[in-house]
Amino acid sequence: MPEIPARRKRATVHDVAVEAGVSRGTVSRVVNGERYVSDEARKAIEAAIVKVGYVPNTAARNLVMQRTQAVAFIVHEPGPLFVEDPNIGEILLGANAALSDADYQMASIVVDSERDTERVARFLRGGFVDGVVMVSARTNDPITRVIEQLELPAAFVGHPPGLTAAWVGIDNVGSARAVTEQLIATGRRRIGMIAAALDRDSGVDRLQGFTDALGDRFDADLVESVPLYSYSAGVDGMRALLARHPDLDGLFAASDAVAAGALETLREAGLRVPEDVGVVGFDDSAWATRTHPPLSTVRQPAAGLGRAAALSVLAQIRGEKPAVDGIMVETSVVWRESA
Amino acid sequence: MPEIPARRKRATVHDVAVEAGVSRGTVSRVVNGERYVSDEARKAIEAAIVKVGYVPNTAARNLVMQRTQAVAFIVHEPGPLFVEDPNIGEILLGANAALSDADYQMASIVVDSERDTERVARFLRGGFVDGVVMVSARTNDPITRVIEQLELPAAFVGHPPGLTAAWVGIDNVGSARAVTEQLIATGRRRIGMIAAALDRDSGVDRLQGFTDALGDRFDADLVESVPLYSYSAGVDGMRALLARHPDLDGLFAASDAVAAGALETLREAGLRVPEDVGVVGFDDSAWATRTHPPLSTVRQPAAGLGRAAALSVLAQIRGEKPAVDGIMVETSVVWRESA
DNA sequence: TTGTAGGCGTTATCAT
DNA sequence: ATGATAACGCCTACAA
Repeated sequence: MPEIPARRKRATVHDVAVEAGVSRGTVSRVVNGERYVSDEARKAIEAAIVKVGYVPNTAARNLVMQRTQAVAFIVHEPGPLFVEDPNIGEILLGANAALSDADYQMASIVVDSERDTERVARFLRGGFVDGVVMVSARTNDPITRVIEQLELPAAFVGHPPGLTAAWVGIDNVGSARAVTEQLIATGRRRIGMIAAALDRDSGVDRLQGFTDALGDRFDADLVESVPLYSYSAGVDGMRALLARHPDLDGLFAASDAVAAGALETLREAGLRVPEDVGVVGFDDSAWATRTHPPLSTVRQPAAGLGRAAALSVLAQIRGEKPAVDGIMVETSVVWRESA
Repeated sequence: MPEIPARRKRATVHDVAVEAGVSRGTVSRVVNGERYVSDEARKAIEAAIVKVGYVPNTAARNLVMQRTQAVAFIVHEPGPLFVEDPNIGEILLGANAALSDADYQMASIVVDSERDTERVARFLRGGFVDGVVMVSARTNDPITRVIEQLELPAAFVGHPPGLTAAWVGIDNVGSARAVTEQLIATGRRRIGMIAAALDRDSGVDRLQGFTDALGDRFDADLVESVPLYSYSAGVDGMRALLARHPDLDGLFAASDAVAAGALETLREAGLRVPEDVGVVGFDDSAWATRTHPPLSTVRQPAAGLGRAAALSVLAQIRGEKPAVDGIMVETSVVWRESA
């Protein structure tokens, strides 16, 4: 362990009190803007604060107040996906805005390794934050367990299976059904799906919606499953699907990134979109308007999700009971040229 | 102000000591893995810890230790850009990995409003973290000032003009020159540039490199300046440039996102790439391989930047003097089909 | 090897 | 309106 040098000593309430010729208690009152302080004292203290360069110490304050005025935003995703998925960024910004309005600081933490997991769990236990917004939780994750065990105010984005906790999400089943139905309505006969992330509720639900929409006509062989909601997974998935069913004329991709990859494969295969095959995606992410042709897809209000999650956490911090049924944020289908 | 309910009381060192029948000092030693503890005591204490559910309180520990074992990763970007720019994500992951290895927790903070700025400054002053990695700093930003004033260990990604602090970056001038020279070598005669973010060192330097490469042949009218490194800025910039110079046959876009936008405009204008106009970008971001045709560009090792910045902060925390000259991370030109 | 006790910087409860 | 003084939970000499 290398030596860690002492930081320059910082002024404390005590120093200010001495400088201003008052007691620490009075200084504390001024710092926290309380009433019952004479103008005289206030002026002297304010001058002293500037003179000695006083700034409150958060650790000390947190210790005595038993709260930090901070909320963690934890995202548990493999690195590459984190970078690629624009939804996460939007959710983060939405949450940040809501917390900021409430004068809470948001600290986002990305969990990228086993090691991270343990350390984050420690931090949470240590009272690093007053609450947490969790994105893409694993059910049996130490972090999730710590949250449960501590009864730490928390909201999950996406439904963590087998966990009773507050969560916000979209109706993946209904949305997937809706967009598939619209695809069917364009007259397609052999519609396939590239399902993704079946280890997550969202992945499973989107597949369910697809199945529902097709009803009797559902054919499991027209579904190809890929591990991630990524571009390259879309490329691979489409290849596999096309190999089995060259006569495919419709496709529901589990996300826009997947759809973009699929589009690339279709182009390579010499198939035209939407003439030969109609394609729909999911998310209405940045991908949707940049593919050729632009994607018909499900608009997912990512910022709204972040916001809703943050508000739920704040409510819990205030002592309100969380709505464990989950909060559903509305989606809509946007129709462009890919189908 | 609504009432904030008290959290359930948590076990302390004292509780453990009582349970185990030893003193608080001994408990503390066990918790911190020190030597000179009898096996007997250790066993009793470990059992007691489990029994009473003890977890150390970070605030208390931070207070007495005068350090937090945490480093902030601060990104100061307008929201939309933050979402769109894959480099930021990569830098973040690189920094996170390095900090994680050193057993430091990284807390990333996005500054998205005036309000955020003030609050973050407060947090930093309060000793929320031991150091900070700063991405895309503003020179006259309260946050930057706090860092200077506190002499907080910090590393900036990108060179903050007029600030003497540790920083890591790439040689924007040289890289831009290199890629422009390669473009010239393909035989283009009228090469334009969409310059972006000229309020930042990176933007200015890339323009400088372009100017250097062209030498006598440089023509300021062939440069169009746009505010941000974004797709839509690329669309607009290309339109303006094309309006002035329909006979353009080469383009250096200040970033891949800008290049992608430019490509779109060129397509609309019925111009072929690379036949009619050769295009090069900068960053080798996710854009580069997804455009049609894929972009020739400058590879910027974003994760390496994050890593280098984090290591610099850690070194400073250990008391080492920062290298204020800046650390340059190597770039390379990758040649694809757009030029 | 272990216990004792002082202090980290605030806030909060009392008197005054 | 203000000043003592006791927490808050932990670490760490120092003493034993």
